[in-house]
Amino acid sequence: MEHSKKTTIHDIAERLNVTASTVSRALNGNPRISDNTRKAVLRAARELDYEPNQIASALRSGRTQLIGMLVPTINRAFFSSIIRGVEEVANSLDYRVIVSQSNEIFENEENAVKAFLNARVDGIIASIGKNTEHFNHYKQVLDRGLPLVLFDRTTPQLQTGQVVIDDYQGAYMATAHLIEQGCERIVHFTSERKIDIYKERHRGYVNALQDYGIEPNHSLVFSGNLQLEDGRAHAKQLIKGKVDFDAIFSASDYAAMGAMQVLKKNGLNIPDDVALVGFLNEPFTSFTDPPLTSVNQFPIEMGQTAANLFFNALNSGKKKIIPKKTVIQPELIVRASSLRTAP
Amino acid sequence: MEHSKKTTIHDIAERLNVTASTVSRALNGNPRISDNTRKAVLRAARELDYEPNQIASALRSGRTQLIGMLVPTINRAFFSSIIRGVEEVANSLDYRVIVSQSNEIFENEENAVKAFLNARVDGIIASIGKNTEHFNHYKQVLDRGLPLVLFDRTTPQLQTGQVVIDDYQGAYMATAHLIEQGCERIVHFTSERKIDIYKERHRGYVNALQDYGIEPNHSLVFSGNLQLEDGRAHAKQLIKGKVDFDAIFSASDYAAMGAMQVLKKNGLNIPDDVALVGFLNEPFTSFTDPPLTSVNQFPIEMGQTAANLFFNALNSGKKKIIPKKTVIQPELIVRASSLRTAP
DNA sequence: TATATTTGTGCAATCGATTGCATAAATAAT
DNA sequence: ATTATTTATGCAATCGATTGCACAAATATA
Repeated sequence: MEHSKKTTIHDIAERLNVTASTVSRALNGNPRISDNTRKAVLRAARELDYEPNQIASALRSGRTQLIGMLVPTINRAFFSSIIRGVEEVANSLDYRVIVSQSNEIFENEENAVKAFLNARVDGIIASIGKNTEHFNHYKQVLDRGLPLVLFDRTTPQLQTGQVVIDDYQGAYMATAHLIEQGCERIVHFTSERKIDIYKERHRGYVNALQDYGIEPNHSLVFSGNLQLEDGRAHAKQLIKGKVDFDAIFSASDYAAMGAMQVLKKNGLNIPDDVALVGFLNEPFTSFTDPPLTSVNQFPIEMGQTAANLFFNALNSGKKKIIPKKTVIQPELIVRASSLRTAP
Repeated sequence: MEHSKKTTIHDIAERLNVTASTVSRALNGNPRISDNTRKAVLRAARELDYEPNQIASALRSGRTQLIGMLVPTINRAFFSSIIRGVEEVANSLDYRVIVSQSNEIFENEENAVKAFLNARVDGIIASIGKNTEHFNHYKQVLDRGLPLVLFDRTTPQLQTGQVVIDDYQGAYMATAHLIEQGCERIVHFTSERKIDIYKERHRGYVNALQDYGIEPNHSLVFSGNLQLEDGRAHAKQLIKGKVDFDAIFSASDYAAMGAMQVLKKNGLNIPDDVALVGFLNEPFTSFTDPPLTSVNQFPIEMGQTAANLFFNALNSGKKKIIPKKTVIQPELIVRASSLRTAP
């Protein structure tokens, strides 16, 4: 069975003996159209099962109602939650989200941005790859006058909207919490990556120690990739080296988890022998034994915020607005891994 | 600083003293174009920084290079991994993926499909919402001759490509594994939902028992929503009711996790007192204590398979092909929660 | 050499909606 | 009763690429 051709504004126009212009205007709520015509158009549209062709509209108007969204990895809880947040806001405003991932590979990132531009998206929301050091592809976006919002992984090299969390504050809260639980020799797991976030977390850790009158000890800071295996390795080193420590603040939940495994295996009690705090509030943190204290970054809210920034920029039109940087305050979620029963 | 207007095929045509048709054909690799012209066009395109306008192309050709992808929840590991799989295949073929979520709400599902059609996607890959009982929105997709591929949550009411995992087989393997570990009184957590998957898992559980000569016991089957709290509730009931059982096969990792928490709190050893197997291989399963045995559904591969089915359908053009149903074989990932040290 | 075929381009319509400008009709102002 | 202003609609170009058909030139065939 052949499916009948789609109805266009011309079909509606013909039926009502008006022109396509009138139909277009009526459908778009142009005030120059009389009430009668508008009603007639709307009725005819319904009767003929009219569905606007957004492609045609996009070609003429230059607006596709599409947002290009670029993340390093789609299937990581943090990023998929951000996508979710963006999608919610975008959909409510009748925008769609095209999702691509870079897998932390610079070339993929460039290609994705180029593909977005070819698809004529109305703008881009992106998180920069770990290894990205050049930003020409993003500059092209800005040069075309398209809104660009960066989240989580950003760079001062681009004058554009940004959404980040206060890594410093999150780390500070985590460290302060450990100190208040009575810990004094607090190990920190960090990374040497060029991204600011780890530097900030380290800074928060150091400052909290100082504010509480504890001298930061360089030998308690371990640098690695912050994966599960790194955490395990650090923990083994701590034990083998008979290091005197009573807590770990890890810049990543995975590394914290690795440490937890090794510490438990070595008969250490968590939190009483070693209190543990991670970062990112990965979904698994509530299922470990004991559940892992962590820092919530509110990824869904982050996505919503990024989308709102995006639409602000979009609606501000050509007039250059000062790019806004929104800093989200993280929350320390205290679970059993750091909650000592008695001081 | 104003940004210069984008170059079009007309600009290239003008510079080379040919027509836009020729340029278009040269760029699209049409064999009717001479080698010289083609090279000249490609060089000019590069020099002028030409980027094709996919919108214009889409309007004329009817192909947008867009896939609409609908999932119940973007930020769940299973679904985000499937999105990832689809994205990988699609991107390699120069297609983009628009992602929407239904949040299991029928109206959202309808709207998302309608939005996809308005955006003139070339086809749709979707997972049906839990509460969906009518499929007219999907039938419209098929009526327009667009490829539609359903994954995980499907329905026999639609004659179209489908990708599912063999839930029966997964459940059978899980149950058989428990029996081989010496378990004889195996509890099953299931759901009354209308979706087939839980029925299939239950069937696999029953058949495995029978094949090993164990009489299925109705009183060992618990039905609920399969969330963490449900698992906890079931476990409490088991203990309070002094039910005699030595294993649990849960149709969901979350419920298994809930049970694990309660059982451990009651001093039961896992796996020696109670062996545990979940389903879905959620990321957290390797971080529980003990790590939770589960059934891997290969979500990334599932996404890739769905995308491949999609492109097969797309390339088959108008000629109706028999809709293909692909069944992915799951894998039992044995972890400590079900691995008894000695028989 | 005359005819048939192939090769390479051009012409012009088309996809469907939007929009600046023009204009007729209706209403208001003088 | 005139002129000025609104109101409602039409006209036609446009967005940028694609594509069926036509056709001249080049090459092959008889």
